[in-house]
Amino acid sequence: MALLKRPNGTRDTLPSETSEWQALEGFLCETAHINGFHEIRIPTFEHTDLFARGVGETTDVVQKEMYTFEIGKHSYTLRPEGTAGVVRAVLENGLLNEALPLKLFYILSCFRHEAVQHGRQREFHQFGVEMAGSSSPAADAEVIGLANQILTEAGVGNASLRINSIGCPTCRKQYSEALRNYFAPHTAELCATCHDRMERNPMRLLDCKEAKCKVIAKDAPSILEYLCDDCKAHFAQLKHNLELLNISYTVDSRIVRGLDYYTKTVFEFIVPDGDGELTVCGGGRYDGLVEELGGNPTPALGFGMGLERLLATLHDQGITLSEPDPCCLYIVPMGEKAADMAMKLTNQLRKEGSAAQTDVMGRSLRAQMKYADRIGARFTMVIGDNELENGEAVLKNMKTGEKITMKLGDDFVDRFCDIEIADRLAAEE
RNA sequence: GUGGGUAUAGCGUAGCUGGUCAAACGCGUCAGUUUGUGGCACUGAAGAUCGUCGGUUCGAAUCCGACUAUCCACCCCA
Repeated sequence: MALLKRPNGTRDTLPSETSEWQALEGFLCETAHINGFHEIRIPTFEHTDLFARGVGETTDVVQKEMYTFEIGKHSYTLRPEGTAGVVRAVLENGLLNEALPLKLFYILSCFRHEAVQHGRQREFHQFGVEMAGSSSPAADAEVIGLANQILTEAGVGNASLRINSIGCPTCRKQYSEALRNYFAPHTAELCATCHDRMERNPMRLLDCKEAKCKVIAKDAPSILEYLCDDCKAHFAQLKHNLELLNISYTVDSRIVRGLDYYTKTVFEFIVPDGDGELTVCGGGRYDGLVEELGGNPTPALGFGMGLERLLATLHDQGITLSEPDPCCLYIVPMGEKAADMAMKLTNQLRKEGSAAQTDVMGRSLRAQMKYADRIGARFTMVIGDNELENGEAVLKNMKTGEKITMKLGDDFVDRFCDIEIADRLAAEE
């Protein structure tokens, strides 16, 4: 029978990798908490309508990348991102009635059916935060500041922040009109996708990678010239706040973001990747989304951070977050009586929280020592007839080769734990 | 979705002008080098229908086609 393989674009996280994920997730939770964000967990799938309305009908994500399935009369979709579901949960559970601003974070997997390649999977993991209730640029700065803190403290030394404002519905409408007017004379030269963009979302015209379109887009008007007074002031204040926080940034008026719900501030953190660059974190303000999903008008903002991309970036820089914890004591029994003793001792050690192991393969002493070395056991101890008779055994430090004679009495476990802790401390220095 | 590259044991590779290839090498795994201490070395073993299906041929890992997977570019995004 042929081996079944995992679906394209998914990944197995192996035992050698999970400790790093655990470390990363722990670090993210802790940093979020320090910043006053609390975790929320939401379903893996939602009603399809939620994403159609929340993410936007015109987006690529909704139009061609969603995992949608029908059960009975209902249509469900695996979440392609976190924000829509979180906002839905906030409204459904009345969280906006609690002290504002509401500050939430999440770690979850997202699903998008798109072409798989480097830095892009069909199931991937995101850390994200959402903050609701504040329309102040101070909130924008706080959210961007959190992303910045995470990247910096994780050790990403080469991330750069780009910000832009895409205005509110009022100024965006005017800007879209201006763009259409600008591109209209060039319609014939534009690529097919851009014709589509003219209709649906003119701001994407700026983002086209076609050489021809790029040339035309180069001199297109900038959104920043079309911002209304309110949006202009908001953006100016955000820049001031970022400077206050000592966060360097560049303004990039071509940042558009692929999800329809953004208003005013949009931003992304970018890291070099081969010849190009990769967005490791993207987000912005979405003042219209809560109302769009049926709540009272409430300003909000957030970001999503791609965890696979973040880990890959760290690895590129030679950073490993955590190594798996090895076995601390491997007990080598010789003979049946010794095996009984080893099993009991191992069990006692484990009850005290010590990662002890012993033979379950019936191996020779030599083979057991090899195995202990292979799994990185820090100590080994041989128990045979002599030891059972004398009530003493030799504890061997596998790294230094140092040997300590230990009494096998009731307090063995306690004494071993002391030695193990001392060894661990010595290793750290 | 469009275009291109790749596809050989758990991993990394060699072989690819078709016939000593019922496939080799390194790492890893297992056993052993005389039942009392691992790393090194040595010996041996297990493990591959050469991605899948079909075609050309007396004969295909080797040539051709389709499919699938994977990588890259575009699109888009975390």
